[in-house]
Amino acid sequence: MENLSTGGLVNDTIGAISRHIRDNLLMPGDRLPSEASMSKELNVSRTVVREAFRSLAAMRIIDLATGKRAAVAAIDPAAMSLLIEHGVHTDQINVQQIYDVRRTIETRIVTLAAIRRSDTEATDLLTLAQAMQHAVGDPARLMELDLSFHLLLAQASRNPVFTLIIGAFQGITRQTWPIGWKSRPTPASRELMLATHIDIARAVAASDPQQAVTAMAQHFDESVRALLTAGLT
Amino acid sequence: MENLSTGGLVNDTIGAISRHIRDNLLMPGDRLPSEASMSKELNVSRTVVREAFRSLAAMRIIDLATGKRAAVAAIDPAAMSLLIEHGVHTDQINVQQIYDVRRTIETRIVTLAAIRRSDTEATDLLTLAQAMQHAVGDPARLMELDLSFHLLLAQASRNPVFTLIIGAFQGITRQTWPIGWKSRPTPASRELMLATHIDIARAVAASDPQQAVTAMAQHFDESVRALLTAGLT
DNA sequence: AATCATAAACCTGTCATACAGGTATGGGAG
DNA sequence: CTCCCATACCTGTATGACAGGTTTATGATT
Repeated sequence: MENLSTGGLVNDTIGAISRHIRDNLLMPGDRLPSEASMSKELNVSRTVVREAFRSLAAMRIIDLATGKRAAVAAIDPAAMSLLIEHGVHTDQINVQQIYDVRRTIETRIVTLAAIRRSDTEATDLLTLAQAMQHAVGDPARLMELDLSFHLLLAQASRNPVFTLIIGAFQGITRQTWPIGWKSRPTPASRELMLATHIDIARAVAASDPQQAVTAMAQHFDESVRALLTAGLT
Repeated sequence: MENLSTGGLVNDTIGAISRHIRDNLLMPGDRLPSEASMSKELNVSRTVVREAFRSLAAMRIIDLATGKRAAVAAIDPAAMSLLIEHGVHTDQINVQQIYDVRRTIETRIVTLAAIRRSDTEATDLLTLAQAMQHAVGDPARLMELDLSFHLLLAQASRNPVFTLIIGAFQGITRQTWPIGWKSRPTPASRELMLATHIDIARAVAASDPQQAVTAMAQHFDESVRALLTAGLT
């Protein structure tokens, strides 16, 4: 009787769980019924409920943990990050296209950040940019600082969708960043890269959106040039 | 001590499958080993392999079908769409924030589309914009035409990441579009909304990026005004 | 009465097995 | 050489079992 949906009990169950979250206005952290009770309520086997839970967990819509009941999850770019990586590895997306999107988005982000950033964010951005200068001999650490810098900038924009998208690009960036770094072999070229981060942080700290946009544009001009030098398609 | 991975056989198996796709350079449409053979090769039960497959299918990294073997999937916004819907329903994202992201992205999209669109795309966009005028009495159809218009525009940008993101917003847009439509009760306000689409299509057809950006800006000014009128937070 | 340890109840993770039904493949009939 | 069908293969779902991890209730101790 209840077999009116698309195809497959698992998909129906995914829908039932999603509806349960919406209808009960569950918020992140709230817990869901156990597998057994869902199984009984929906008249499907625990196998089906488990596969439905796993599917939602893969999209980071719920969190699973052994022994505990499933919980509604906070927004998390991990799922989208895997999607992007898959697109790149299967030649459906190339790195230049990602940089075009990043440039578009981060130009907006930096404008909003310059307007909305908290004082803490302003100083943290500067601290990160300075830490990058000290980490010039440790590429792995430098990369993580770079990623943190851009993520913090996104958070300062006060728009979680920007944060989500920037976070989604970090997985593939971890795989391509070293290539860009190698194509900046001279101290001068590396200094330039580090200086642009300082400029961005200063402009945001000064609440100067226009200067921030200019600095961000220079950052992307420099980055894309480095990637092209490396022949990264 | 031998549990050096993240946690759980399923996650390990997801990793193994992803690696298999990458290492063998599988492209969309290529098929994966059967559940049974994977189960044997990785020394885990079929249950675990199935849950791993389901997880990847939830992210639209692979396609599943009964009887057939799993296949590598083409990029698809469905997973990201559910993620966004979840964020909105759990009050982690609001509709205005999505509109800010859309405006940022679609401004860039329309610039690229004006430069890169094929002739077919140019005429299809115009056809869609005109069909919208004829569908003014049928909101459901009008909405679908609107969504198709923006998706086609994204495709014309020749950057699949833009297409992915725009596609990801369509799920939640289907739920909020009627609210915006109701806040345009007068024929004049509705005409304005339809006219902006014509303007965008014409500018893209004319390969005039600046005019296209202007028209898109008007479109978003008008849309956001409509949403604010409706009190959509 | 409040606290804390501990046992019981509950829950998830994984495995093995079984069977229904969809898909593909090879071999025989024409 | 083509077409059809039996058969082997594969996925979808159900059931039962057991090993751990977590929560709750119990009961002893302070």
